[in-house]
Amino acid sequence: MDTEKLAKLLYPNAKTTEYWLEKYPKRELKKGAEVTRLAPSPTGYLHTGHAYSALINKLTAKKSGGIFYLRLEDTDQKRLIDHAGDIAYHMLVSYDLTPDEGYRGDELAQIGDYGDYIQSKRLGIYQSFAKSLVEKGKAFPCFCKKTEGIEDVEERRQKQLEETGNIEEKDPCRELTYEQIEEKIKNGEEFALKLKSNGNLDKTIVVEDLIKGKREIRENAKDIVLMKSNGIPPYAFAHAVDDSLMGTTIVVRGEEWYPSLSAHLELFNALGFKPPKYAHTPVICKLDKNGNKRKLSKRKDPEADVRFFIEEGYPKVAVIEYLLNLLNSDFEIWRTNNPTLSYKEFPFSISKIGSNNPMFDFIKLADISKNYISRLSADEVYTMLVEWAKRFDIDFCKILTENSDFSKSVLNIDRTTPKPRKDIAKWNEVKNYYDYMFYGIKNYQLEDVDKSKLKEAIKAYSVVYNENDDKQVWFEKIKNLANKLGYATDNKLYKQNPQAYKGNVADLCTYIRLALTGRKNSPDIYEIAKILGTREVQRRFKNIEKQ
RNA sequence: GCCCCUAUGGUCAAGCGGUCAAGACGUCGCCCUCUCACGGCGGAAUCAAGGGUUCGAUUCCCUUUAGGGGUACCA
Repeated sequence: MDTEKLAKLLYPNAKTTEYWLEKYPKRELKKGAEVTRLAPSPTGYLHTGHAYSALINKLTAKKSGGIFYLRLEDTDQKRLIDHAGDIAYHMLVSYDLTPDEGYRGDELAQIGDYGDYIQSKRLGIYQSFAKSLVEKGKAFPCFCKKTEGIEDVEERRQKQLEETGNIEEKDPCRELTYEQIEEKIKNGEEFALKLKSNGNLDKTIVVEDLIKGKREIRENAKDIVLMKSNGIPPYAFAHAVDDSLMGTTIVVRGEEWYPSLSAHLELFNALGFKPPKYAHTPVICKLDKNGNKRKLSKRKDPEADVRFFIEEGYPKVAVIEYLLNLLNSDFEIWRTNNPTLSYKEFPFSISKIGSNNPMFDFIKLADISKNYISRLSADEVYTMLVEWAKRFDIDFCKILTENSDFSKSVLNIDRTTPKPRKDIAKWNEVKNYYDYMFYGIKNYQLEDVDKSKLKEAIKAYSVVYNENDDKQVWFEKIKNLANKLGYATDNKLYKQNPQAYKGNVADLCTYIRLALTGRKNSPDIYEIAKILGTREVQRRFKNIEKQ
């Protein structure tokens, strides 16, 4: 068959590939610089897995002095959602994973010389390369309808699968003559363009995956679709064309793509492009109700959407560090040794990524987050907290900002010590944790508390309390009071003979804490009392009488 | 069905032919302590099963099992 003639028939208006190759010359980058990309399909949110990939991409690009760009893969018309690309971009920004190039939340705001970075805007490019493949005899039109007649693709494939158990597929439309094709085109029939695979399932090729290492995989033998009948390419073709033209050097993608790697490689080959390096990453999973591991799912798992972490108030760095910990497990050792450095300084490496699908662990996340927050200053905590509250808890935000000095001093309790407390893992816990500072005491945790002892102790203590006492004096007074009321001031003595006392100083402190906070658990009560001020302290002491 | 990937404690995991099988989270105990926490110390807990190869297998090979993924004109 005259393939050039066929190409003209199929794509009469397509530009030459040379045109595009000239328009998008090879990137001039220093040696070793890697170009990476995140290429989500805009479905209205950013998957936690995307953040995970974005982190790999960004760190890899940064480390090598390269570029990380964002491309929108909006080739599935059925799944298009308005402004989904904006959301994806802004989520990346909010996690400090901002791309250097590409789509930036708005069609007009793209930067970079290799655009358009939205696939639906690149149809002309795909046509040119599709045409070139037809010219080279490496692609053919297929007129089969997915939904009708004996040529029903699915049906045929199903049958073939049952009969031969093989995925090899020499498409019948390969045999169409030029005349037949011309006829169908004249009749206005739509066609899909397919790859004329010359692969052999019995042969293998060796590939080197950056994570999986050297592997032998079977050749592709499927005549995969290059252009859908609506004129839009599916993933594989868009991937091959775009990543070649845009100069991607490393493609980071989920492991679910690994089985189609041989098809993609054949495509690059047919196109005459050198394929990029690949890194097929593990997929973040979780344990479902039946005890089975499964991929994080948008529908079932709120944590599949990175917005979840923002709403809950996990600091973005904590989330990133958790992900980083999943990626390179030596990160946490590095973190303990370098408590003050940014995670960006960590010697990240793709090759250190394990190949197991990790299970998402909220407890570990909380631990990382608590540690992170404990390292922050009160001002930093205040700023982040307010930023969160502004969006998710307006009332609390008002209280915080109207009393900013007070708020900061509350947040500063036990923070400047060498071993700061680790009570807070996410911002939505703060209000509840410090409610007695911001809202007064709603109810007292008085189970297992001897109320008469409590009242006696507080009554006596209210007399001696003086807010001007320094901490030494403050505690001396408590000890004196303990002696006076019959509480032990020596823990060892108390333990030896508990019956001899009403309790020990610890109990006395618990009473004071209860009076001040309503709780048995709180940060340093000396500080709390100071911040509250004498009037409020005395008021709270008085309030105990009523309990 | 067929193909691919994976398999170390409850979780994340080091390990890459000879280790008393790191470390972290969680858990338990003790200590410190004005409670809780923080911190310190210690304990329990892992090589999926069965075959090979080898002087020697957690490590290499095979089988089984389990889990994940793919098998779309979805990505």
